[in-house]
Amino acid sequence: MPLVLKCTTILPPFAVSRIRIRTSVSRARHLCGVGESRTMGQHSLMWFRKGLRLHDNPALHKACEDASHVFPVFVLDPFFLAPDPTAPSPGSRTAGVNRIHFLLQSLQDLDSSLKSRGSQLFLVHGNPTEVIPELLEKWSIKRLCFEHDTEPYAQDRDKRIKEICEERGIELHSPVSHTLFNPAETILKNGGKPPLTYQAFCRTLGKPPKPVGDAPAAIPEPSKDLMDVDVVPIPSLQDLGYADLNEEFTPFGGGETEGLRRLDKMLADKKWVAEFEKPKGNPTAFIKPATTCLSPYLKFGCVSVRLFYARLLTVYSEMKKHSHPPVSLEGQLLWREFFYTVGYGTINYDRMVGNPICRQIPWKDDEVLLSRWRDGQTGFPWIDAAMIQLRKWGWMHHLARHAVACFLTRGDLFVYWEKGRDVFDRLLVDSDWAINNGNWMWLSASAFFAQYHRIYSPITFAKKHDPEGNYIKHFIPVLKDMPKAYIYEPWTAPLSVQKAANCIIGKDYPKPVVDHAIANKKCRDRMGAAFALNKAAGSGQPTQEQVNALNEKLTAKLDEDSDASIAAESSDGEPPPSPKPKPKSKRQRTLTEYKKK
DNA sequence: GACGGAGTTGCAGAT
DNA sequence: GATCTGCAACTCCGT
Repeated sequence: MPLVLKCTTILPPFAVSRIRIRTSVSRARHLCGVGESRTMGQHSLMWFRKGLRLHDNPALHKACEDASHVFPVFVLDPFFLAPDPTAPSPGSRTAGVNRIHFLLQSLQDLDSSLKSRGSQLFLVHGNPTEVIPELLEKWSIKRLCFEHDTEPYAQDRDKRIKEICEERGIELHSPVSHTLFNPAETILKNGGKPPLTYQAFCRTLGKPPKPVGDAPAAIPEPSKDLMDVDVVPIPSLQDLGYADLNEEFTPFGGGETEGLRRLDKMLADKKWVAEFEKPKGNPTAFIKPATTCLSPYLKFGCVSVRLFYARLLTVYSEMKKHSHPPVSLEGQLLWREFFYTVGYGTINYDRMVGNPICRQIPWKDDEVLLSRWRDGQTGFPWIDAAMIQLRKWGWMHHLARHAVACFLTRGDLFVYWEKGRDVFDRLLVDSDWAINNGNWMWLSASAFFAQYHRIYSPITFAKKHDPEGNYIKHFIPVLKDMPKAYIYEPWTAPLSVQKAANCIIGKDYPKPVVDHAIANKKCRDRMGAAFALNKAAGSGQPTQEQVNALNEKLTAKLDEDSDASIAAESSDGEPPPSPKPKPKSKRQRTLTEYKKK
């Protein structure tokens, strides 16, 4: 009887025809030395989720160990893939089409690699907690293998699967291979709490495990005896219910093969690798981006982080000198580990309320400001160009992410960081739950980072790297003829210049959504008040009522006088407690004294 | 507990 | 062009 895999959600039926599996048992047995006597042996199910690769895949190795038949499976989970027509851009509720496209390409590549080893990828759709148990039964699976996943959704899902395996006596293997280190072990080493500074985190680390090896030469094929099954071919975007895309499309091709090719190419430039320092990167470089661009491949596990790390250290060993963490390439991989660890060990990590490491700040819930930012309509060309690159490519440089995140939150618009996080989470091909949330907390000065006076200018920051404004002109063609003197501040151009450039500000391109100088001052005042409130709450956090009260107070005052300093006006009622002025540091005193002389 | 140094990636102006 | 300094000020951590 054919296996019928129920689709429990709104995923449309695939338009393509189903394919009856026909593979060569004998070829695979020959390749891996599996004899006829083992055909009734152990059946393993290798469940791919992330870790879409054959190299350095300990779960796959375990699935193949002593197995007569291995069933490689990927579940098209509607939670991630069902089209959401109400979303502000094409995609599902949680993922934009660029990321879905990358995933489909990665699955295609995985399937090809499996086929070259006498196997193939089984694609099923539905809720994994319903589909996987059904497959376990249908295929008489004795061993289930999948890579450990620390994200909350995966934790809940996997907990249910583990319970089912225990009930049915199915052997389960779930090794850690998406990260260099096991977050749970790092937290234990740190006394039961995740380290909250990078240095503290690095002190807990030993040597990371080495990759388990290359892809298996052959993989025991799925049992022929149980093959009366219809499977779904790898769908296209259209098959999943998404419209054709006319816009500039992501430059990233998904899959292990492409990821390893990019890794090879990047590591071949040893000088670049050895000298890499993240803060020195150029966020406006788009023809040849200033980073590795390997993040999407790490996010989906097309490239093993352990392989990356090991090969990186090999390059370092061949060079006379190289950069070091936190700014080096090695440092970048360790930042990834840091956020994974904190994300794993922090309750409510992905929100402000109820998150013990997150400052409680009275952000604005302003849908108009949010949509202007999200749609690249702020009137600040650098910010808008970056947001348009994000929408079109599904990627932007790390420092561009900093600039736009700072602009949305503590820099200019004072909108909830969670709103910006959601936009990034949908649109980034490399969106990663732990890293994305961590960086948004960082950039909004909600956690990890406290120097809220350091604000990225939406005008001067990118100008240092790209005075001609080529990045802006590429992503905002309406500004292509704007002279470079005005390209970062087109609203300052005389009308005659705007006319000559065929771009009237307010008509062809929006006026700035805020006056940066005024908005920036307001934001700093608000942050100062919020920090004081958090500090006054001591080791705990201010209650939501306190945050709301502060929010009302700040809003009322700012409405009264947009130019006034909140701190200076706080004479009525109870002013927020202001921190005591600190004495000057030794260096400052010395300089002051020197100048007096 | 006080103090000082350090902290992945600010800006503007001076040297 | 690269580097330093002041700006005004935060938290964490080691001493």
